[in-house]
Amino acid sequence: MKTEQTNADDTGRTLADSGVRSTPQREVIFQVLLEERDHPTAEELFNRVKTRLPSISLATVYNCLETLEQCGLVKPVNFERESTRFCPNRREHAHLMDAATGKVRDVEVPPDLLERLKAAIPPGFKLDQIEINFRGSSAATR
Amino acid sequence: MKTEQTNADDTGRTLADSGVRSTPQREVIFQVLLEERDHPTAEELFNRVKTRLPSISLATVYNCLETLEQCGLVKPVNFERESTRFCPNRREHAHLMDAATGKVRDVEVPPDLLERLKAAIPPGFKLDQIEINFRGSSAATR
DNA sequence: CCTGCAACTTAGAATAATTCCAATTCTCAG
DNA sequence: CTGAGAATTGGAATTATTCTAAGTTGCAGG
Repeated sequence: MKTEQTNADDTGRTLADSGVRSTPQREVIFQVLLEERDHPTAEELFNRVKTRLPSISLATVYNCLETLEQCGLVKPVNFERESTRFCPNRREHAHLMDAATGKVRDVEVPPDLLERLKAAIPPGFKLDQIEINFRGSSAATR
Repeated sequence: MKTEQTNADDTGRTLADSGVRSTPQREVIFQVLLEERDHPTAEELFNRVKTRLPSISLATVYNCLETLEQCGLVKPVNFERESTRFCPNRREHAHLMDAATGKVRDVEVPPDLLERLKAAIPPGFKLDQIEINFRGSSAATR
């Protein structure tokens, strides 16, 4: 049972299937994103990737992320106006930011709930995307 | 049946109750927000408010919006990294951006759905806030 | 194998939204 | 009235992201 891509070896194929080149930069960025599932920002990703590709530039990180987004491999996550974070989890899910730590984690949402929610949009609209963001505080160290 | 504040005359009281002064700038901004429920950005609001308070500055608009936010009179609405929009609807609700026009509208969500959704956050977290954003295309002029 | 061209990467400049700052101006409690 | 704290203002500063122009890369076709 493997509904989600977690293997970087597949990345090349996925990129090719989307009609874009599979470059070292793109592969490493995606790899790094898969390795630490903590929803890093472009800047954080940049720092992590630099250890493997010392000459990479921040602009490339942004470029590659956009490409990966277009291929459907990566999803941007926005909380308020903070830097965009990036998530390689392709399943439809919500996000929770821990107000205390600022860390973001995935939250699974029951499919039937998602369906009902989608049904809430006014008639005459075709849903393109849904985004669900929670903010919460980890209820005490007690 | 009036569960929602739509009357600017109440603003002064609400502000005072929150321990902040009721200034012309704050009142006009809130008033303008109530008049046109199209989720304007700070800049748009600035332009509208200028017709009534010609000497107002953009910084004041930001300041006042923050104050109104703290009083719970206004909620910020963010889609991706676009400019923050502002919403005077205090009921818990979702937002829908029409991909074609860029316009944002409110979407009511059945309370039981909201409850179930809130129940999805992991144990040990106290929910502070939930944000639900749809993006959709008005399905054709046909 | 070579070549050429389009795709990709890069560094740094540019942009856009928002916040900061320091100097007035207001307001109201005493 | 008056003075102190609160609010407003204009402009500078900040920050995340995008743009630009120049250099590299890699692959399709010869």
